[in-house]
Amino acid sequence: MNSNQQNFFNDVYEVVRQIPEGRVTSYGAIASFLGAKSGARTVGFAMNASHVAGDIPAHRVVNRKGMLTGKNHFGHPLEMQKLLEQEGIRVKNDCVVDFEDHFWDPSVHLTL
DNA sequence: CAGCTGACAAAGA
DNA sequence: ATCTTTGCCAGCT
Repeated sequence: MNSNQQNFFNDVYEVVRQIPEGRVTSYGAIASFLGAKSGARTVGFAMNASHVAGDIPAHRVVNRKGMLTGKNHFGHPLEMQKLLEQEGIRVKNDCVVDFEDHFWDPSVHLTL
C-alpha cells in the first residue's frame, strides 16, 4: 500500500516519531514490531541516518538494556542523555533509570 | 562487482 | 553464569 521505498527504514522513522515524550523504546522492540525480530541492527542503522531523514527523536531509542549506546552518534555524546533528562527520564551511567517504567512498546501503543 | 561494517538481540556451547 | 556466533537490512569501501 504505502508506496514507500525502504520499508524498514521508513517504518522505523515513523515509529520513532510516534514515541511520546518521556518515553523510550528499544531497537529490538521496533524491529519486532516491523517483523524483523533480529533486525535490531538495521533499526540502529536507520537511526544513523535519522538526522538525514528529518526530525527523528533518536534519543528516545536505546538498546534493550536501556543503555544509551547511540549517544556517541549525536552531536555531542551527552546530548542524548541531556535530552532524555529534559523529558523527565533519569539517566545514570549512560543507562536509563527505570527503563521498563518509561518503556514504550510500539506493538502496544501502535497498531499495524 | 563483491564484501564489510554497523547505534542490537537472542540462541548455542 | 559467561562467551561466541548468527541473523537482519542498508549503506560504504
